[in-house]
Amino acid sequence: MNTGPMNTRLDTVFSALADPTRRAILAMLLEDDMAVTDVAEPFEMSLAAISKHLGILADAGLISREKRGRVIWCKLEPDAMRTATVWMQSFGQFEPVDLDAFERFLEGELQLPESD
Amino acid sequence: MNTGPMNTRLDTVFSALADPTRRAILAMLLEDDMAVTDVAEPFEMSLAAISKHLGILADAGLISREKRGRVIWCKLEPDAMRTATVWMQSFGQFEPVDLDAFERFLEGELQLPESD
DNA sequence: TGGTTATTCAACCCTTTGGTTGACGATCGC
DNA sequence: GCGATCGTCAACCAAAGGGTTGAATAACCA
Repeated sequence: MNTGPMNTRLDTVFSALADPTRRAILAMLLEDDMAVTDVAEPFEMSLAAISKHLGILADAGLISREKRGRVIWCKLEPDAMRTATVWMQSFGQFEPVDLDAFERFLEGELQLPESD
Repeated sequence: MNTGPMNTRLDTVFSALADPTRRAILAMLLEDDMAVTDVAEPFEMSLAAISKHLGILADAGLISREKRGRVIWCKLEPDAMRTATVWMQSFGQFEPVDLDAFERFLEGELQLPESD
């Protein structure tokens, strides 16, 4: 089997996206850059666990981390999703996005932890 | 944490896509519907393993299977990717797709097993 | 200097995943 | 009916994944 570097990239991106905690983190970072501690705050799990999740997201290229002083700032890197999105788009001509449905979707199902 | 039905769906779709064997299967089915045995043929793994992969793809809604006689035909169901694609598209304004780059990508990195 | 805050590391645990093999049920051709 | 073929099921295994806790590192503050 051919598994080139791009396959590796798709592996890491898709498996990073497969976890709901990590998707919630990405949704939070969509709003603004955040420190690790602040990312962790709404979740009912240890800081170490969140740190691991951030490592996985960073390995996938979905976020970057920059240390300023004590604080590590996490930043969304939307380009990494592009490869995966393009790959997926080969599987069908998607109708133009229904923005109303998407808004309902974001508000109903993908809301951030604190909005429960 | 809120993990609604859509989150579950994203879980299953993204984790189905995270495996290179399953992505290769999807690429094969992009060409045409296929019997399970024919799907398995190019891979260096058991039929049972491929059968499991097909089950995972079917659970994610990415393919459907229809039994006709002895043979089970597998069919791509591109709609299931739509939810995931829409979710991903919230993470950036993607530039219009570069079709040349995409073609190189498909030919170089995501080729089917037998094209090696 | 010493204490607090921010983050990671290391070791561990349990569950899930991706593979194997061998047996089994269904269906075809003869 | 009989033997070959199609596909799944069940049991098993090693590796990876997601979580924990406690110690370590680094930077700020006083």
